[in-house]
Amino acid sequence: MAKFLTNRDDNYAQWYNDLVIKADMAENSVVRGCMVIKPYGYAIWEKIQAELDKMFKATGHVNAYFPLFIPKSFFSKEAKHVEGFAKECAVVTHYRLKKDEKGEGVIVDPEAKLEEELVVRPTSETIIWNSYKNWIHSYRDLPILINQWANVVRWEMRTRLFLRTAEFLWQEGHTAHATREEAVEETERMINVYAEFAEKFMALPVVRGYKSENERFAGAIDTYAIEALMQDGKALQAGTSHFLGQNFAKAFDVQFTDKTGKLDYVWATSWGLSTRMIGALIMAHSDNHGLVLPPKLAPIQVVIIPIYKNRNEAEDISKVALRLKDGLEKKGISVKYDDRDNNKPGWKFADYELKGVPVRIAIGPRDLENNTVEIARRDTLIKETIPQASIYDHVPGLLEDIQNNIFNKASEFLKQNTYRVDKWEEFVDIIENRGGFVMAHWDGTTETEEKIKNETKATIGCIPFDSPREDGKCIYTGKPSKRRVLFARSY
RNA sequence: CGGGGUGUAGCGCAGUCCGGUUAGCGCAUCUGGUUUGGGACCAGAGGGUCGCAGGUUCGAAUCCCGCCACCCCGACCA
Repeated sequence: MAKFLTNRDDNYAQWYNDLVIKADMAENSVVRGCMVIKPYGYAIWEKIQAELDKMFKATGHVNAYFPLFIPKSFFSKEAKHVEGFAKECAVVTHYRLKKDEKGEGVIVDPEAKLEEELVVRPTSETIIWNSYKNWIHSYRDLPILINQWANVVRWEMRTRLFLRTAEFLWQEGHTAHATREEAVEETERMINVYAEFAEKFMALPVVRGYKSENERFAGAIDTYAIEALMQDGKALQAGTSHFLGQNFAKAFDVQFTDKTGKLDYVWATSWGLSTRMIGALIMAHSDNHGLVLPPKLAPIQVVIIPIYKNRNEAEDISKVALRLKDGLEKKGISVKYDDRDNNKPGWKFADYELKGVPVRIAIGPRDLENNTVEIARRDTLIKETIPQASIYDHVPGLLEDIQNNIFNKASEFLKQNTYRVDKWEEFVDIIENRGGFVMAHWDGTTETEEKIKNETKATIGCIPFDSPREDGKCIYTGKPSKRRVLFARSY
């Protein structure tokens, strides 16, 4: 047991905070609400980027980059959008500093006030649609399928590393289409891309669904989301895809001539996934020993640790270790050989468990004698001794096995913690005492949703796509309902 | 923005109530040695504007006043 880590069952929130710091993924910056993503955490983000980017390209998207700064006036063009973001925008008002005549430091030069203030993007719909206006004239210019990798700023009051910070990294896709059907199809396609990514690469089972009107993106007609369940029973929204209708096209006057020569407004979507996913990754799989990373996103997939008594032994072991490393790398596996002499093997074992490295190989004098290695998997902590010659065949399968096992474990947890509930008392009991996803009937009104939220802190994560038509009564008001929705307390 | 808490070495803390030698401990760091199959040990060394700014006093980490920062819990959010 990692004694430097808060016990997960004693204090989940503290366990999470400890883990992020101790596994060396990120730290709080001197700038309030902002984080420093350290190399080990950033390496995970790079893996996420690489896989998602491939998936975006495979579905016909291209990358581009739009400015960090958005003229303030752009925000007032789409009424709902303004409402949604106004409260958390950082604003640039000046463009120059000067020496403080009275003191040592610098001050904002009052003479360098911007004519029009610039908003640091909380999301880029407005500035992108302002460009699209110039790019789109005819149906021949459509569709536009653009993604951008960027940072955004939302001035949050309470922040937590990866889960909610004032500045975060994400990708935002912004597409423009000739027809409503095509835009809806795109919205669906991308939520499916996110779901596939979550399940295949993050080993994170998700529920796909619609957001309630109340939880929708500001300015969207419809928002689709994937919801994941964390080990403490709370839900985490892991990615969203929005059907924006013609709202932004109208706000920015983006019209095109269709095949029949008629003018119409362009149909839009946007979709995003952020570094918050790293928080989900941590909270979904990790344990009291530390991180548990799915092999497909682990910066280091295999670590090799030598065990030796003296210099000669160390040299002999190094030869074997480096040979194994080389062989594994030729199979496309990322391997680290840790031959630092300032920590004992036991220390290293614990440290790589804390960092969630999927597979550990230890080589000592006994192994040298028998041509074996000790191989340990992070997910189950099971160790076995195998012949050196067999590791090239063994490790790829083992990594796959670990990836599947982590996913299956999370799936089982999701299944075990999803409840069908028809009585209000039971609803409250589960939300308050057990957590998890509660599938219950809802009368479809924002009013009821708000009341449930106020009484239990549970919100509608989503209305699952696969939630069947079913006559029932609203868990709260008893009014008729056609399908169950997913309730949970949420991050 | 409300409620609570904390600021002392890179990290974690003691000392503060009740002012008084040179501000201490653990971890980490550096040097030397012994070690190495689950977070090693011995010896030595370096490292501090005690959050900031005023005040009281012969004397302030300690008392008084003001400010700042951070953390936790609530209202808002990916």
